Amino acid sequence: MTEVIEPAIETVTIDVVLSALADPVRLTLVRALVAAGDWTCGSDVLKEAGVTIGKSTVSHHIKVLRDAGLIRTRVDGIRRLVTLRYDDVEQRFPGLLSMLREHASARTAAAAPTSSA
Amino acid sequence: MTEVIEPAIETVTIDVVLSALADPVRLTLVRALVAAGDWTCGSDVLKEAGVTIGKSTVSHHIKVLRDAGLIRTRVDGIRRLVTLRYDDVEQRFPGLLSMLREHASARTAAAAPTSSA
DNA sequence: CGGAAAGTTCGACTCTGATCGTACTGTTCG
DNA sequence: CGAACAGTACGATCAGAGTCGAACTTTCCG
Repeated sequence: MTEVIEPAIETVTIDVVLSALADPVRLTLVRALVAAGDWTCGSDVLKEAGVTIGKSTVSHHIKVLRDAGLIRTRVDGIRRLVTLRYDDVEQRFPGLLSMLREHASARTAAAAPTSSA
Repeated sequence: MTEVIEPAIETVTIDVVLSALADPVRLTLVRALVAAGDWTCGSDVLKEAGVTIGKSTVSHHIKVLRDAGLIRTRVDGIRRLVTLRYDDVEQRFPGLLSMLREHASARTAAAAPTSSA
């Protein structure tokens, strides 16, 4: 098989999506995928983002995001690539991904110009 | 005092907002406030929604939502009323509240017409 | 004043969820 | 074939969040 099962976008509920995005690691991953916009290796993305967790934990988070209907997994030889289900998510939750893209992480990106005070 | 402190909307991060909305009780409350659109008693709203929890727990959830910048609390005599910070939230996270309004609860509203297939 | 009602605060309990380590599966390549 | 690598599956552990109950605060009214 070269594809991994994923839920139909109509069956995805906002409750599950919000729970999936409530975790800092998963939020970092989704944000990176929004920026990447193409098939990417989840482990590498997190590594580059400074998130150092075990590979079983990475697998767990990717599964949560996939079950939430946010990402898609493809088998590429020895590794697995992930990408956002951009059109699907945009169709069911318009503006959600734009929101994530525009609001850079509050934890990692401390260089945000919030110092207006 | 007749007002309760709340964070400036510019200081509100999407991380905190997502975490706040990830709880079913809080999501129910916010959805009810979106529907109400006016000052409402949080305890009553939850009671009507079929959520039966202790009053200290209600107080806790309201505090989380208030700290997340989503709701506002006003003292009205012996009780306290809450309302959505509609304009503020809409300004900082456009489309978020519309998203919550259009996607009825997956847990409580099982009568949603998802059977289009 | 004194009781009632609504909400907050605090401490304690519980339970979900994130994390890790190990074992296992599947793929590539020497 | 067999070693190495990427990822999954499973079980165990641990921290954090939701929940409750009791005590306290504040307000209203008899």
